Amino acid sequence: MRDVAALAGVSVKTVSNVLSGYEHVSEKMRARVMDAVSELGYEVNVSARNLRVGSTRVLGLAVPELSQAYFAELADAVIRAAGARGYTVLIEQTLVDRSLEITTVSDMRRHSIDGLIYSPLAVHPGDVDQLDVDFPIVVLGEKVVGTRSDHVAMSNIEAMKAATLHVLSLGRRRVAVIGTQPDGPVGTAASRLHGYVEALAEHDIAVDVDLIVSAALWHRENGVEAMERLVASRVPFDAVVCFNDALALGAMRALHRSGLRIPEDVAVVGFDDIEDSAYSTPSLTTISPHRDEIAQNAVDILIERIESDGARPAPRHVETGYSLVIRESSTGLSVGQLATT
Amino acid sequence: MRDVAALAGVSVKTVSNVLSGYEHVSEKMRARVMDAVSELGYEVNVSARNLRVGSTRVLGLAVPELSQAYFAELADAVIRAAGARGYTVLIEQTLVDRSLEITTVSDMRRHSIDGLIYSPLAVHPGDVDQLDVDFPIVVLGEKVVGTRSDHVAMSNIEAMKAATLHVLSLGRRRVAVIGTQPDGPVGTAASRLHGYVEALAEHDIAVDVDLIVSAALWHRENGVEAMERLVASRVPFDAVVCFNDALALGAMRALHRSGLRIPEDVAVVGFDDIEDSAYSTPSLTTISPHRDEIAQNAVDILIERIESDGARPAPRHVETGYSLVIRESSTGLSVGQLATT
DNA sequence: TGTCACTTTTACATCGATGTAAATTTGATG
DNA sequence: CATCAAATTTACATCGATGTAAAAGTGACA
Repeated sequence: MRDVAALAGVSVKTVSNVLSGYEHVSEKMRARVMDAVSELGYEVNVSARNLRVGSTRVLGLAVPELSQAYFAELADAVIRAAGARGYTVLIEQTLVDRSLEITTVSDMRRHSIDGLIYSPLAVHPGDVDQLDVDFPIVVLGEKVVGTRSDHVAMSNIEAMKAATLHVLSLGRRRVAVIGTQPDGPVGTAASRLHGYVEALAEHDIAVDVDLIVSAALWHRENGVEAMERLVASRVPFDAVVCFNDALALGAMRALHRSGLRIPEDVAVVGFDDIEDSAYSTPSLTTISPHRDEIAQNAVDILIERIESDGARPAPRHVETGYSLVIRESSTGLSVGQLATT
Repeated sequence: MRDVAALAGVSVKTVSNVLSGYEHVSEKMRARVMDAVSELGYEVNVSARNLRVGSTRVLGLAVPELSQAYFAELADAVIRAAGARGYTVLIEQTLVDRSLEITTVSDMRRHSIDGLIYSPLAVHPGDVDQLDVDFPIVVLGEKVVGTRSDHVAMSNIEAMKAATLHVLSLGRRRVAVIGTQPDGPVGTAASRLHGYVEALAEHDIAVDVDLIVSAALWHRENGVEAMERLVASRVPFDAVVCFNDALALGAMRALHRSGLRIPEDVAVVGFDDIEDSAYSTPSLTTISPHRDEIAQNAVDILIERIESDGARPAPRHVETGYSLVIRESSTGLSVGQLATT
């Protein structure tokens, strides 16, 4: 910047004023400075600016794994929303080391980010203190009890209830569910199970524990394995609702290999509406969380908190919408329904 | 840091020495400083350090869209590889605005990153100058002619040839191909087409232009649309090789809806080995680029160049491996082959 | 021409950490 | 106990930008 100032024959502060759009700068001065800037190919040193102004315009995003389609699509949406507000996004994967999810989150504060959007896989009660820091954080998904962080999520209970009611409305009565945590009800899995149970209750159907199948992780392979267990158990069932689409796609794979027809023998419903689900065979009925809405809200709230600068507004909790996307896996092949979304 | 120094009763430089692991610091001093650090909950200001040392330990990653599984999985691998070397990753999506891919890349230099890994969708000859900057960049995928950047890629020609030879070895003779660019042969698409042509030549089969189907983008919907066009054209074919898995999955979807059986009527082969492909029905035969190898090489080369600091080693070109993963879409359902990878 | 109000530019201090080189302490040795 | 080398610690300048406040420039009007 010194060089630019020298070339333009002005002080460095004037150059700074021109570049940061200060209003009281004469036209000829601005032109002269800009010429010098482009002649020297000068670009501001972001680190120095950050040091001086105290912010970096970088948001952190912590997700379990980008290779899971749901998180990849979420990251896509967050990057777009942040970009529209002039922020860039630094991504960290919390599951690079399974046991260190929370540590990773607090480590991120060391990076020069202004705030963090955190999509937890499973936050245990003891972890809450780690989260409750004096740093702007927006938590996505299941509300973490006890934190004062901002929070954006859909109602997992309602959405899962809607998914379950859908198969019940098709006349299915033996509805299995895949995705509970082997080590007890926590977080998202607990809420989704709750929704399932409520739906059954509404139809006066008793919960059959043999139809509740756990899955340690929510990857396709776990869906395959869970469905294989269910089929092997010989417990009769005519529908299955899965806690995410990956599980459902894996389950469909296993059903197919067992010779069971979808949806004739078993209706399948997923959760997340990842892109695959519209193109699988059969295409998958699922719950679509409004990802763009989630991302937009998270980014807006985070930036608002960052820029509120000192003022400490009360934590906000935003509930986003969802919709039930009905496809072939529950109602059968119907030409023309491919693009239903 | 000043406060920490005051509390510990030492100079700020001593604190700095302790924190940056300078070797000549006495044990009692180190302990005293660390106590003060934890008592005050002090954390270094990364911007200030960046300004002083001139680097940020952040790598940029520019990909078209994270919502495409291939790029999400690539990003995952890059983040892991970078993390292992103590770097974090800032991700930018080049297709947020289609026409501005290259601009986005040069914009990234404004962010405080030490280097950039760039996975271009399509670089046109005129864009080369923009890329040829005095800044560490590693380009992934098809080599961009004329740049002096480092470069990591598999041989698209060989890999596509292997994919095509595979269906030819199964006795198929009318092999269609999906994915050429409507506006002429460029980049990756050109190389893959080249591989296809070479394979046919090796079996003395003439290229039939009616079997070459274009796809503007390589998403599932384009695969559906391309296959619908091919089927509608009534040109006979008994196999199709697609330039990526998303196209192949879309094509399978369209085939299924046309009542054609896979692989009995049409064998399908993809390219990328995204996670879906192992779980689709039928599972998809595809080319697996060694993503971890690509990511590892890209990160290593980039960091090497960043840390070489002044010395300007000759551009490196690394060719990574690939493998043909044979699944049901070419050879039919075979129990126990699910995990073939 | 002088005064005032306003615009434009400048000089200087500062953000927080670290490199340099000099000052100080430590301890081994004659 | 004096001396010297090595180990520790310190003071100060510096990275590059921007906020502050004061100085210089401009033009309108009496």
